[in-house]
Amino acid sequence: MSDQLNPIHCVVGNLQQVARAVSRIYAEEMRSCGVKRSQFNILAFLMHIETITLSDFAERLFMERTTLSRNLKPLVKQGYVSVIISASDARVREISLTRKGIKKFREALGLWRNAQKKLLRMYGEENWRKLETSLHKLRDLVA
Amino acid sequence: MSDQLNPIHCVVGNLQQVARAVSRIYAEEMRSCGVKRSQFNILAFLMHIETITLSDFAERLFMERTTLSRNLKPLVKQGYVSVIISASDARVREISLTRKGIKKFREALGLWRNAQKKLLRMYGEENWRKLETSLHKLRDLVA
DNA sequence: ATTCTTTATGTGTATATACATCTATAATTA
DNA sequence: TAATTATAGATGTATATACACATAAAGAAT
Repeated sequence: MSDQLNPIHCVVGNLQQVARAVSRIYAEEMRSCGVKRSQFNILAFLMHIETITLSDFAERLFMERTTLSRNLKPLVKQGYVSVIISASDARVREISLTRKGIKKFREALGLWRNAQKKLLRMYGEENWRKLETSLHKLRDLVA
Repeated sequence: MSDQLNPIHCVVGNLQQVARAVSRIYAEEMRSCGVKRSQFNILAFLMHIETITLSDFAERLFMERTTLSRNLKPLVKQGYVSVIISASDARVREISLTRKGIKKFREALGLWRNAQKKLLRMYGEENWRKLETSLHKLRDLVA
């Protein structure tokens, strides 16, 4: 235990550090595309769902509600995402993809896949499969 | 391969998502402390080094130089870190901890350890050891 | 010595992150 | 129904992140 109580072994510190390092691969590939990797993530999620409320969406992304609210702004501004007041409850915001957003997602998908392929080739598909499983276990423990 | 080319398996997306989830544990524990977890990370690094240039420091953290430059600002403002122009080369900034910074680090260390212990208990020390090794492999591949 | 190039850093801009607090609306209760 | 409470979201503030571009200093080439 004692060794792992040295700050160099900080769980979140290591996660963020590796995320920063890996992030460059995706950013580089998607530079020309008009949506950033994290924005693409939002579009990708909305692709397989009709509509979702802001709070539910934030929960699924393990993201602060207010953070998501702000992250949606550039996507709404560019017309990729629509945020409308729910008909049944005026407090609720229904988030969904626009047609333009669907188109943009399909366009960005190829570039994202290039980056993902590059990483999978480097790290190995099976290694990533295992790592992803471990990450999800960790995530679900703290959630 | 094809399954892993679905955006839900995005390497960086998963890393960031889990980082957000885990981050709460540390933020909660360190709320009262005056330095944030990511700032603590900077102090912790500087604890075991006399002085380091901005560029070298950024590289070690796998962080953009300009990002680190800005992340240092609140620490300098609070008097925990000193940034001085190198005597031998006026372009270079030498980063080091102040006495106040060392004191603050020692103060924050206990709180950080509480969070780290909590996580290690939940996830298991051996599991984290393995996960950390996998993360470093991934990081070093893309670096 | 002057010009050119390289290197180290800072600034402008935009997005990502989250906590504290405020507002609006719905639901509950007196 | 009016007052209270609970819920969904927005806003203020602060930090984190990184790219494009600007600046300044050192080194190289003429």
